Amino acid sequence: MSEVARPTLSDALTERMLELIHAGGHRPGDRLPSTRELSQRFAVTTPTLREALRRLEATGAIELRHGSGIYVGAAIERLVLPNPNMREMHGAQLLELLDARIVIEPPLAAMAAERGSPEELAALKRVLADAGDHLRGQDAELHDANMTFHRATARMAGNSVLHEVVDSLLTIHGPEQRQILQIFDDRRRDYDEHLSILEAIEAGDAAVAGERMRAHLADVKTVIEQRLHNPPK
Amino acid sequence: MSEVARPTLSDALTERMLELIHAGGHRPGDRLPSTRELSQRFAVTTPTLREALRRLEATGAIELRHGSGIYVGAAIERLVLPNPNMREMHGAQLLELLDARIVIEPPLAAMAAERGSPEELAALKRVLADAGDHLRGQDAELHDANMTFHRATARMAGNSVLHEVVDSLLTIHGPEQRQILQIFDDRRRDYDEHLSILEAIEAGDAAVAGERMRAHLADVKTVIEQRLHNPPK
DNA sequence: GCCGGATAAGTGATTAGATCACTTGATATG
DNA sequence: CATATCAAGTGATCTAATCACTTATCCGGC
Repeated sequence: MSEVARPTLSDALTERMLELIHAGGHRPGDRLPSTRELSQRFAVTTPTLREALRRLEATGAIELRHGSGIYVGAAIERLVLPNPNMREMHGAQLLELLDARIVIEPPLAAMAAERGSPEELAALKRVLADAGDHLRGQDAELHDANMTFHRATARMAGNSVLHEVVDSLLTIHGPEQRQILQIFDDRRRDYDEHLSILEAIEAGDAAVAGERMRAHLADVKTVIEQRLHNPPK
Repeated sequence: MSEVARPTLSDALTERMLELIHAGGHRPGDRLPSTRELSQRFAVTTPTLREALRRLEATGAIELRHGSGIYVGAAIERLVLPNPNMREMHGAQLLELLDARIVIEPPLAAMAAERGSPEELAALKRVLADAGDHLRGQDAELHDANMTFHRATARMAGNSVLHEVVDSLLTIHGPEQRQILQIFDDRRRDYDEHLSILEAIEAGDAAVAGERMRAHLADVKTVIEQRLHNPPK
């Protein structure tokens, strides 16, 4: 039941394409081989190759220009292979991501405390209550619930641009951080810290809400840093 | 030269799929019609349809399960249509964008002052010198040069995630804000303020650099606010 | 009656080669 | 010298069939 779906040919192709880009030392803007050559090199047909290309395009790894060629995209820098050896790189990028969140989310928590409507506050409470129900449940569900708290806080701040930014950070980088966070992170502590943030927001204390959010993310970062250098088990 | 690439069939398909999901009131986990039915309904062939599906899969909008079906993904909640009518950015949205930049960019300027390398500093100076050359040139060129200063500062901060965020804010929302900023903004003052930010970064004074960036963006916002309520001309 | 393995229908995954549409740089033209 | 034309290269799409996987059903054995 918990079997992971067998990787499909297109899955493997996507990885091999990333390998090709990285191993080839290609930088954003570089032009890659044509679809015809790629399909020959990987011994697949054009439509199959194109499925992999479209996925890479959707993540910003490459860019397809009709009549011109396939070019390396700007996002290639942070796309890594789900290769076990790459875990260190994952870790480093995860720390960068956390730094980014430490810059953005605390002000959002403060804004939420100032401007949040009663409805949004109620929604935030519901999210946290839901997370509480999963405290001893499946890891994945609790992790999702915890992430939802951050999204809800961002929404509550009332700036759609920043909300979108946070949302994309949690989503696009989600799969990568998930596997690390799920292993290392202390979800019980997360829950408690989320609760204290909620209290500050409910009290309308912007300064405290912002500081607690900052401390919370700093906590997560510290744990990850320590565990990366000193793996458990 | 500034022509936007004509939307490809697959582009349109991706949007029509999103429309289908939204209009159908589908929720995450719902099952969608089969590939055969979808390709018939949209009057495209299987490979073409699958390219669109792979893109949606990459963004988390849908999930493809071999032998089972196509299911709505959790990310569908935040995916909206790039409605052409929405392209027009209103003043209010521009102000929201500026608020977002006020949250993100000052810390980046501070980080740049702390961690920036001599090479990056030199690059920043070059950007500003280039902007100086255009001070009495074409509006568009000067505006671009000024925007480049913000990008370069973000890069100098050394966090690729945040750099990308700023880059996308300036790019994605670029065309819309451009027409407003070009009309209202005082580019000479922009240049001077950029110069003072550069000085703080060069001096390695993080606090001052951050504060000057904040003040700079606040200035821009104030001007826009006033002009929006009291249009010139 | 109930449980577990064969089974068949439904569905996604992939194949093959050809043709259309677009970009770009070379060439020809004024 | 500049502009217009063109051809080669490249991505986009089509066509129709076959393979691989999932799921629910059904049937036989217990």
